[in-house]
Amino acid sequence: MPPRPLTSPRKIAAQARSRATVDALLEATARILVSEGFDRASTNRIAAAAGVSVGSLYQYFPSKEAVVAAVIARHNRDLMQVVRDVLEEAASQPLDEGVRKLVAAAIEAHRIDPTLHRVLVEQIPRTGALEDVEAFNQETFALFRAYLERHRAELRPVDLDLAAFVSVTSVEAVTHTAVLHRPDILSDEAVGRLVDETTRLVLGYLR
Amino acid sequence: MPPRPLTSPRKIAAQARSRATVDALLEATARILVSEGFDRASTNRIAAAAGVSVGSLYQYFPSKEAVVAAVIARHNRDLMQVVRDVLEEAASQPLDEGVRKLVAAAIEAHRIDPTLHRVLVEQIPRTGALEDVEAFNQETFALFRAYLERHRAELRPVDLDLAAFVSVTSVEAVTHTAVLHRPDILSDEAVGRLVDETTRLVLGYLR
DNA sequence: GGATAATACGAGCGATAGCTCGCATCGACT
DNA sequence: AGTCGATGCGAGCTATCGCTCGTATTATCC
Repeated sequence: MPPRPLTSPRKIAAQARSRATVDALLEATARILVSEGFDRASTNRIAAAAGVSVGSLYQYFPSKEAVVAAVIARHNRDLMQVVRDVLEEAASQPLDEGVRKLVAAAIEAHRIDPTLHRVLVEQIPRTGALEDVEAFNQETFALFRAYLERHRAELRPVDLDLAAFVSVTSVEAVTHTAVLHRPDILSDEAVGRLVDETTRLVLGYLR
Repeated sequence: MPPRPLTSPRKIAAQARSRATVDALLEATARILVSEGFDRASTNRIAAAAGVSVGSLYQYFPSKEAVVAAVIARHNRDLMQVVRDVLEEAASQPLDEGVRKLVAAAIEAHRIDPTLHRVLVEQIPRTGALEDVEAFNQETFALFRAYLERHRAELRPVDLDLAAFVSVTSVEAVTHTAVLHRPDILSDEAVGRLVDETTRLVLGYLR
């Protein structure tokens, strides 16, 4: 197999018809990844599920990995938007309220499409999407660091970089793990306690 | 392909010769996973790298997944041993010292073979090893919960289950992420600060 | 040394994967 | 209506994969 491991689209969809094709492909890919798993998600199957031929798939994506990478990118965009919105809203609020909002948002973001999220997380390493995801993390990290900077007066003296790393990583992990492995914690009554605890974790650490 | 997704070994190695074969296979699998990745780690390649024939591989493992699962299991045993040792040692020590030891141990455990660790973590979902890993997490969780129970007097009133979940998940994530994505934080001078911060995170939360 | 069980071998089978390419159809513009 | 690029099609090529099985080699025991 000659080296063509590109991840970027082969061409951009110009007309409405082709945009619909690409959308159908991404939609179908997400569906199949969830219902069949990565290994059974062959390009032929994806194309068939999208009501499209393999040939068309390869008009817009240079490889199977590229298709999955596109799905991941779209999902990431959705998640990131949630984070950005909340951080903007929280920017002017005091530390305890802001952190609480953030924690709640993290859970909310993970709830967008948990099953897809799980599959995507598992398959990220196989696709060229690792850098994308890393960039996503970097942005979250930077946004939260900026938030901390703005509220420095309310913190104990800290290394902002390290504090942001520890905070973001912890919140991400707790919410992520809860959503993926502990649905019991996320029942409508229990989720409040999880938010309380995670907020306390971060606040107790920061001040 | 008829359904035979077993993960347990096909037969146990009786003679020294065959035990050597199995060892060579596991060793080679680890090497290839690290250097080539899961997709290029075909059974033929693994066998060749082990200086053994595919036929021999299938004498001891019913499938490729089973080989990888065995590598994961071995790695998990190593990690778990570290955790158990430290928790035993920490059991009788006060909270702040005990937690600190645990955090240090978590970093130490992740350092056993980071590159292999990373690949294995990435490939766990594809193998039948998910339950094994879940069991591993459950044990860590239970051990730490027991530790908390023993030191309940030093804690604020907490739901032990929830507190153990939040603590273990956070420490795991911070150390894991640091080892895999932030080698800068783990330089010999910086690692102390990471331990300090993570310890503070957990202690501030627990009391 | 001969018999038997354990272990090792590796050519090759069947299946499926990713992907190409020559051709058909559609749609925007004149 | 006619042109031509954009889009869509899908049979089928090549590569590789996981895995089997008949055979060869080695160890063990009498």
